[in-house]
Amino acid sequence: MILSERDAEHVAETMRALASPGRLRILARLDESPCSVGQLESDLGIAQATVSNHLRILRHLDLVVGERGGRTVTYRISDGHVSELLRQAVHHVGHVEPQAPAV
Amino acid sequence: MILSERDAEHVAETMRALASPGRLRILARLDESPCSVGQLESDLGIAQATVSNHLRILRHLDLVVGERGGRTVTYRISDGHVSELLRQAVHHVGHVEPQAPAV
DNA sequence: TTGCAATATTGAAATGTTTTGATAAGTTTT
DNA sequence: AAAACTTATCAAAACATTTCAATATTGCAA
Repeated sequence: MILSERDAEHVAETMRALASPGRLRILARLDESPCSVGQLESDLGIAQATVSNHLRILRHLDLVVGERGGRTVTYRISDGHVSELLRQAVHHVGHVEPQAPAV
Repeated sequence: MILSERDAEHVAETMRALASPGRLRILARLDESPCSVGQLESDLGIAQATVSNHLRILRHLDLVVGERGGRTVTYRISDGHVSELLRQAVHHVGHVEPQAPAV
């Protein structure tokens, strides 16, 4: 597979979204179940503005989608493909306690 | 999947290696076939120091391995798992001309 | 050992990212 | 319409990355 400079930049842009601990944690949390910005804030202990900025980046790359319902906005992973990529990224590093540890 | 701050940092570190156009192009080139630093320099049109620095980062994350033979060092992708990850990253972005276009 | 070739490291400028307080904007309730 | 709540945007400080010229190191050859 040959990768032009232009294509490489495109791929790198998406990979950059996975290159931040905060965003990875947001994606992992959303992969469990969709939730609001406030929920992410309290679940992950990240400041609201930070969560919102991360979500903007993820949104622009179509990694998550948000839907407003009343005052809150519920975010979710945009499709199974993203879950796959996340799962493989985590799995690649390994030693990350994939499931429950053996009793 | 719950991701601790510590684990997330670990995964992000590896993803950061894929978040650079230069490194992606190096990985894609090496995925075709192993080659020397100089070969990468001329194939990709990236300065020697830059290639070498990228390789150091990839090496430290065990994404590539280099073996010295005489004056040159031949680098290659460390294992199939890395190829997988690369392939999926590129594929995720799509529209990147996965194979030969239909005649 | 002198010289030449290939790779690694260093240092520094340019650029990009992350984080959060402050504040704006959109929604519901009263 | 005002107050209360939730999310988005802005601005700026702190920090990290990228790139490459210059230089050091390593290996081979003469």
